[in-house]
Amino acid sequence: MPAAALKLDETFAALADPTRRAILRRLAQGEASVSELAAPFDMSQPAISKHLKVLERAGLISTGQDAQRRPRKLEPEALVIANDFLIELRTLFEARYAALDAVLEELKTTGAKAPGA
Amino acid sequence: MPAAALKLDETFAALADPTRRAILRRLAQGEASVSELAAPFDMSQPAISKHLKVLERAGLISTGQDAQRRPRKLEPEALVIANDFLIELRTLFEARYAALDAVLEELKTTGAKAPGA
DNA sequence: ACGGAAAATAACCAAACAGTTATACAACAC
DNA sequence: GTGTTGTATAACTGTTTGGTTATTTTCCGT
Repeated sequence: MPAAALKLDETFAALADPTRRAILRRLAQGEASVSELAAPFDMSQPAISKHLKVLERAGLISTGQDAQRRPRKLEPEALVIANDFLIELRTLFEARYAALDAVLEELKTTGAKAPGA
Repeated sequence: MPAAALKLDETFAALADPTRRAILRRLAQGEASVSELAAPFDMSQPAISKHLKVLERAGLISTGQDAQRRPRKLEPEALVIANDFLIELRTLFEARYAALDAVLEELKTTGAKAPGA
C-alpha cells in the first residue's frame, strides 16, 4: 500500500463529518481561532478541539500561534490528494468507455467482424 | 442541513477505507461479481458484502442481476457530488485570495493609504 | 505573583464500524 | 427434487468515533 493511502484514509474520514466540513468551509475564508470555530455549533469546546485534531492529522489544516490563541488555517494540499483519487477513478472509468468506443469503431470500419477474426 | 449533506457523509465515509477504494478502482474498469471483487483480498466474503453495502448506500455503486451473481457497477454521479464539495472549498479559498489581491492592488494604486482613509 | 481567557488533555460513555463464523436464501444444473 | 454455487444475513466481538464533564496548561494583563 502506497504511503499516501494512509493519508487518504484519514483525509476522507475527516471529510465524512458535517461539523468538520463546516469548519473547513469557514477556514477556506481565512484563519480562525478555536472559539471562533466553535461558536456556530451547539457543541462543547473540547469536541471542536477533537474535530480540529482529526482535521490536522489528515493534513487538512495547520495550527498557528497568537498569544493564547491557536489559529487554524486551511491546508489545500490535502484536498488535492483527495481530489486526485476521484480523478483517478473518473479517468479509469472514462478510459474504459474510450476503449469500448474504439472497439465499436473498429467493428464498424471492419464490417462487424470479431476483433481477432 | 441540506439533504445532499447526508449523502456526502456516507460518500466520504465510504471513500475512507482502502478496501473500498480498491473495489471502486476495480469497478471503474467494468462490472464485477462479488466473488471477483473479493478475490484480491485476504478477507471473508461477508466482509466484502458489507463493504459493498456501504458503497451502495453511499450511491457509489449499484447492483445488477445475472443468475446467482449480483454484479456491481460504479455509479460516477456520487463521485461528482464528492468532487463538488472539494471544488466548493477550493473556490472559497481562491476567492479569498482574489479579494486580498484586489485590496493590495487598491493600496498600490491609491498610494498605500488605508482603505477607509 | 495572581487572575483570567483560550485551548488542550484526561477520563469516561454510548453508538457505530470492521471483521469473524455460522447459517440461510436464491438460482442454476442435473 | 437434490446438490452446488453465489451471495446475503445473523449474531457476536474488539476497536474506533463522537460526544460529554472535569481538569490542566499556556499565555496575557495588571
